[in-house]
Amino acid sequence: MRQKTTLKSIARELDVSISTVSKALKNSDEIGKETKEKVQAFAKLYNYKPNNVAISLKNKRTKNIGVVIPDIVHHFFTTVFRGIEKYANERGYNVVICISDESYDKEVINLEMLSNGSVDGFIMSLSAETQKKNDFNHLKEILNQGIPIVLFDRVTNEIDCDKVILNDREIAYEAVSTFIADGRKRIALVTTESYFNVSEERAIGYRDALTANNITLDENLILKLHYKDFNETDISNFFKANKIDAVLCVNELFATMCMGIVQNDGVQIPKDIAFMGFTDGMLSKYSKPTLTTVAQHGDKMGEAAARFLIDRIENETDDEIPAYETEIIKATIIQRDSTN
Amino acid sequence: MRQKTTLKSIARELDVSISTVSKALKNSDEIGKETKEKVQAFAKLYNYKPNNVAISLKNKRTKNIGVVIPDIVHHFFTTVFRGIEKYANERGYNVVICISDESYDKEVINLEMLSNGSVDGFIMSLSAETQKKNDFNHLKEILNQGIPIVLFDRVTNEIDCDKVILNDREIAYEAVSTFIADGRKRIALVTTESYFNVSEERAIGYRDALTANNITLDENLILKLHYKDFNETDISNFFKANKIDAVLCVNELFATMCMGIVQNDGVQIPKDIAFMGFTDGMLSKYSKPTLTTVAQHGDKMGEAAARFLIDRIENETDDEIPAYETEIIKATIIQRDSTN
DNA sequence: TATCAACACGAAACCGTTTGCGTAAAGAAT
DNA sequence: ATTCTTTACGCAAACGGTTTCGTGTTGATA
Repeated sequence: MRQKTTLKSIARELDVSISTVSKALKNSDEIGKETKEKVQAFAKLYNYKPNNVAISLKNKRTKNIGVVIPDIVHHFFTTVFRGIEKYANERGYNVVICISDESYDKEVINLEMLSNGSVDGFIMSLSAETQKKNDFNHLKEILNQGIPIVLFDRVTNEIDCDKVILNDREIAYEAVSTFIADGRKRIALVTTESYFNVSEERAIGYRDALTANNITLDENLILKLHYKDFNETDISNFFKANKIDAVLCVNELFATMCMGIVQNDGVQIPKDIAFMGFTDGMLSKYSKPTLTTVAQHGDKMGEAAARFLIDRIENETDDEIPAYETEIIKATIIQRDSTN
Repeated sequence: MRQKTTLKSIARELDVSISTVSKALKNSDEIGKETKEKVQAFAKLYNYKPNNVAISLKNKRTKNIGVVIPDIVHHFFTTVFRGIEKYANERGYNVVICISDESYDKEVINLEMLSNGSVDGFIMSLSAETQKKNDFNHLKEILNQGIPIVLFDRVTNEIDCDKVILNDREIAYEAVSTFIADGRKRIALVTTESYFNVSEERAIGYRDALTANNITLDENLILKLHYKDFNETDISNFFKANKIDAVLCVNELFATMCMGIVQNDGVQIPKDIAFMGFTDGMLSKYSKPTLTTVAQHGDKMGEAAARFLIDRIENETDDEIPAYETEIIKATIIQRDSTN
């Protein structure tokens, strides 16, 4: 393998000092015209690129940001990531990504791996296990080391840092209100275990909307499913056991699955039951019928998170830390065929 | 913000030399028991972590690998990425990811950004534009600099490097043969523009299977769609204009979309027309009917690619380069309700 | 008592850059 | 002829580690 061209190798070949080469390449006017031209030509010829690792060491800045998310084969997280990557790149940052796989331990390991100077800060969404354990010491550790963190979507009040979230409660309220305006009254909620903060917020919006419209909450109309392991028979039974004319699901997977199951049981959508989901992904667009759903604008969330983080990285001073902010991204409902 | 603890700061506090601290933390037996304990305790107390950037500079190895893929909001690429990330992590590598967004220029920029010592090697799948332009000088540049590349899925013969691909041709052959065995004869192919090597391979498998079964190829039964912009009316017309009883689509999106369209036109699946797609993603599992599809085992591809790359990075010698290999991942057909 | 090995540690080079400062050479000013 | 400026460059420290080699101290041995 060929030797890398470095300042030193150029200096040796051209019989000048390393600093002269460095300055010449930066077009410093400390260096004579001829020398500059000579050096620049040589550098170009041998395709010199300043070693980024050395620069990072010198600057104590890597221009890398770490992203730790629970899952990557997941529409919402990929859209957020796309937003992060795009914005970060525009500002000259690279993105290192680690998947926690919904595991607390992996989340801890991931943070460990990158908090040794590999990245200048983190963007995270909490794993299911972390939310369940409600243990955030690993995040506190990082913050104590002076490394900034931005949380998005799956956040917690326990940690004081910049955050980007969706207006989950309001949009759920709006969704349920729409059902009611269409004359539907027996409105079900299909959600996950309540330790997911977003599900909980959506549930609150659901309850609030019912209350506001004088509909008594029927706990039987709330179905909690595990976020990945669920039983189709349970779902079928849920719909058979209760008179239901509208369903709000906290994600598009639940919605699509439920639609498939009730359709097999002869239910007409949206005539008999209307469905609405969260996450405007492939399933929503191509399910049958197509699904009315809440678009979370992941790209925007990602961009906002990256902006928060990079601003904070680049404004680091020895003075006090600027106050942390929370940006709320406004969701929108995309009307399709599963509602009228 | 608190000062980072470094070897130097520990040395200063404990009034020993930097090298003593370094050795003590590595449990070198050059250092006395008491000193070691003192240093280790101090380091633990102040949460010392060796600066990864400094180590990278010293070792001329970053333990980072760069992944450049065309898209991230994409089931197949995310599964591959998951495979890469998992395997790389097990071997102590971090993953920096760049999205080319199907653009040649971005692909070039991404490679530029990371080829300055930021990563030890690349795993890539070519962008649509790159495949169309058929220009791979940016890859050659990287290889010339002695940085290894592994290509997966969207590869090219122009570049000599390790590759991981699917047995596209054979599995397409098998898919079409299955149709024929079911008594179907008017078999359509819905594919992308032919500059995609994978689509081309699948098309060859399709043709070969027809030929092998004495079915004359009808070019009218081949529909080429742009990979992201397509017109539903065109698709509807295609199915109306031709008598078709089976369809092989090169991805699940095309398949799901076509199913939706023909169902709207009153076609029964799989009675009238059977459908098969590629990519065993969400759409396949939850479309109506569920889609028989070719599972590409992205995780396996990712793992294989990462293994190739890391082995090559860690075996770098001054001797000659070991011969490049191509690993072929075997696809499998997942039987669902869109075929009988 | 002189010699020597073992022990415990420090000095310094190195990885590749950047940058403040010192300085030799050359020309200008006195 | 002497002093002062420029000009054009080199030296060296610094970033945070690792590692080779050198060396002062100690106790044992001849």
